[in-house]
Amino acid sequence: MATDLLERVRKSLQEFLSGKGLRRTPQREAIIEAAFGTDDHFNAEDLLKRAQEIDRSVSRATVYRTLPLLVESGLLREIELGTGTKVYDPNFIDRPTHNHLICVDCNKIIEFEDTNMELLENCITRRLGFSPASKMIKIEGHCDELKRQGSCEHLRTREAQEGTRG
Amino acid sequence: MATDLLERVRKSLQEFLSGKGLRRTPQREAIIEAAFGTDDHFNAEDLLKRAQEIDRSVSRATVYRTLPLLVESGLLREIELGTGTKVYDPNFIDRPTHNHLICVDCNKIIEFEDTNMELLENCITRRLGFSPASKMIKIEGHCDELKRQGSCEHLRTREAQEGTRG
DNA sequence: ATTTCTGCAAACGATTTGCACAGGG
DNA sequence: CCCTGTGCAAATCGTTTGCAGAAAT
Repeated sequence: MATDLLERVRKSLQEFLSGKGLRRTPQREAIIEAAFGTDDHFNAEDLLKRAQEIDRSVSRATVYRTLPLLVESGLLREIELGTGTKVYDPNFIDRPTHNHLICVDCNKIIEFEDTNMELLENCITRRLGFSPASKMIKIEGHCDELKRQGSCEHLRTREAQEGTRG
Repeated sequence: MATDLLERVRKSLQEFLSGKGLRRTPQREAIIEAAFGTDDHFNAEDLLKRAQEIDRSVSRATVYRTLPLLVESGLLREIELGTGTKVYDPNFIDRPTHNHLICVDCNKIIEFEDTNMELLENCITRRLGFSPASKMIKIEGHCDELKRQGSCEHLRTREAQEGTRG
């Protein structure tokens, strides 16, 4: 499934690039492969690391220069999670209207869609004299899993990773 | 009305400060006066400028050190508008659950509340196994005023200000 | 008197940019 | 061949911090 997605992304990006007179390069290839290879959110540094695992020659500057292209092309979305760094979400290709529910305690992120909310937003927007363009909802809460059990899978995974990273 | 608000803020902040063993200083006074003197959103630099108009001695460092206190005390809220800098909203004291509707074209910001949306959010959150904590909704759209008339009041005000600032 | 606060300027971390060379079309 | 893309390192921008003196309580 991820491979299939990657194919669609490649095609779509290729159209975007050639439409703008821009070029396909191995570095950009590596970067999109890294960006759409998983459905995790990531920041520039994460992406650099992943892209370099695919192609050693990818530099930080190229990552920073490629990210805006991916956003402009509509393949990637910049989401505001309130962490210090810009975070990118590769999942808007499949679910263009999804929202984020975040656990304040373990930082688990759940993506969800809701038709009622879509509808309500549209109504509100029009009622206030606007034509809807895009919307973003971020809900913070406490996940039951953690509250009930004192720990949760996400938290453990996170802690394990922190240990690895140093 | 703004004066009344300012009084409430002072009192509330005073309680917060003394509760933490922190002190009331002229600089902090100037900063809260600047922060709650209007209902505009602002960033650190805006606030510095406004605070210095009240008390020349206010420094950038003090502004940056005071902002987190105001946020922690619940008087001020950091909102994510996707501009490069952190933006603060002084209007959550009066309307603790309000949301933002932003015009993509003129950057006008409309604050709104909606009980249905509140309710819906709560339902969704619980359904997904979370206890609600806080939420933030940002809707982007095109304002009719600008679309219909080719210009709008907000845009003109903005342009006038840009000219002033340099 | 004892802390907390302050301004200053240096440090910081994420992101951007100028440059000279590399390499796609 | 022309023009865009690249890596590198320096620059930038918002924000944070160490320090020595100032000032609340």
